[in-house]
Amino acid sequence: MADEKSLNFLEEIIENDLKAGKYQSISTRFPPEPNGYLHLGHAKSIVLNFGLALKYGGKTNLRFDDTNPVTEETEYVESIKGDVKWLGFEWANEFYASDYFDQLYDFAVNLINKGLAYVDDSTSEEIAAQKGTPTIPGTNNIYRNRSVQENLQLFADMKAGKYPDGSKVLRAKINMSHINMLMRDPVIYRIKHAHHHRTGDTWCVYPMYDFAHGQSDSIEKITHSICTLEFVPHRELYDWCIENLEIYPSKQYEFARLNMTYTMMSKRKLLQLVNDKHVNGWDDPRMPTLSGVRRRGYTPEAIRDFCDRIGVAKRENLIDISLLEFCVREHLNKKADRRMVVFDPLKVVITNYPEGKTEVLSGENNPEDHTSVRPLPFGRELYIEQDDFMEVPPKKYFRLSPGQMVRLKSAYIIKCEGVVKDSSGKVTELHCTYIPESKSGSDVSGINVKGVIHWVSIADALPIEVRLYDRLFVTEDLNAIEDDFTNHLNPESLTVKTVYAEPELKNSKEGEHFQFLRMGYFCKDPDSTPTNLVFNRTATLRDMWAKEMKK
RNA sequence: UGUCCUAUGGUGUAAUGGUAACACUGCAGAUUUUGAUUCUGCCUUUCUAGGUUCGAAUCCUAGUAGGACAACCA
Repeated sequence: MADEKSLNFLEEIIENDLKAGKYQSISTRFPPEPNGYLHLGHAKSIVLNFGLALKYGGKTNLRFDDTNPVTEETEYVESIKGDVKWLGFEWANEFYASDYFDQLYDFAVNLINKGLAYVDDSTSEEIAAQKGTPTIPGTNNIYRNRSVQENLQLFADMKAGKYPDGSKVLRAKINMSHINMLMRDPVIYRIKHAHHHRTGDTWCVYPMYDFAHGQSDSIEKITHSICTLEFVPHRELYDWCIENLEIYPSKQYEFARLNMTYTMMSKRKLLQLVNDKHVNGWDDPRMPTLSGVRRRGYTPEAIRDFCDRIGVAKRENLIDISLLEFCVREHLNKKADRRMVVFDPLKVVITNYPEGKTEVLSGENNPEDHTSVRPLPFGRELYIEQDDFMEVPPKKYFRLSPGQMVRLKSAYIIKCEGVVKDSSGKVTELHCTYIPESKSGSDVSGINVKGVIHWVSIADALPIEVRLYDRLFVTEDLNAIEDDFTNHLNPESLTVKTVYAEPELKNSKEGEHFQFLRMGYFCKDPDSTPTNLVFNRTATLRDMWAKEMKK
């Protein structure tokens, strides 16, 4: 009980706030914009926001930041809700920034009345030019001096739809020579005659992020508004709005976003991969989207564990994707049932096994649980993996070779007695003998063999489709590249094969996880039909022998 | 030639002025009816220079490096 885990900087802030009596309880929010699918970077934010509230007895809202009707769609709303639930979290309230459009509009009017906002007729180019640069102050324009009365009328007319898109904006009146560019009279409302996924055609003026996010936090009485580092410069404006509107003072805190090796984490670029058909949709198992990794076979437990392990801090990071793989293997090792599937078949005939005889052996579903078993049909003709036989074996090879013995997993020890080749010299068939006393579970043969291989009975083999995934990109750090990121796609990120499975796999369910013995973790894909079962490779197993062979 | 953020093994994250540690990766070994799992061991660390202090990864100053900031995006 006393294992005191050290606190991350946000937990420290919260504990101090709580200790100081600043809050009775905390509230956080997860604020996605419904313009794309959630990815692992969002998972970090979700686990953080919901995790903090859970840990300190607070609540977390799901709030869609839907202030830009042009890019936002209901399809995304639904996928986001599904992903958050799948990850295992429940939000206290489902809110939308668009729920607050009336209040936000009133806030803007309030600012105008205080002389803190004005309508600007400049084009976006003019506004950009007047803004100056980080080292050169901006300049005031003539619109800045409009009267409160005029601004009120103009803003009302904007709302009433009297002006076309882009012709006018509402700006906060702060300071055009402010050292922080975001404080140089930021645009807070713009005209968009666009259909909104929730408010329809009610509005033609929409608030900007900086005039919506903090106010939404405030309306919901969010105590700790946690976002990523690129919003650090926005904090000053966030606080300015709250102060001048005299509303509940939510506080913004920033952490470093997740970057992962060989992984693209930009929503915009993921959208491009989908649109340009580099992948088969948002839920392609090669995608770092939550729908993608779910289909790939990653479990919510593994992803939450991953998010816990990567920690939270303010420095840029590049997480090794092998940590994610470690997390998923660790969970699936405990959870997944074992099955035997031969990928590259080599026929084996057991010459001393009576023709026509069959028997049903028993295989453990998981080595950590001896009580759960499955039936395993055995016969005279089997498939084994081509890699599990070598006519001329290297040192330390302890699989099958002429005259050598191996154990067929959950079955018998066999000995290779003969090799059949075709005209080109390729090995097409092995003749082996089996040792009847070596039956798994009741072995009285006294023989010890080092090698254990998987197999399937040819008569019972079930052809299935496997989709073998490799990393989508060949470049480790995609943030560091200068050229088009699609140049870095891995052309071999997907390999499809038909392989031979033990018949028990017929009884599998969609989304069910398995370990195909010695081959990796797999998950049944929704593309499966009764006659064509499809399995996605979630992750390979660690393979010391493959490493040995590379040397 | 500005402001802000950041700097600890290969990668992450701790150490909250008092012996630099944990995980992943990598390497080596033990066990194993999965060359899996499990177990053991090893490699490798405080950006630089000053200062404060009995004592600095930690505080201060300067430098260096990386990142962010000039969307009617979020």
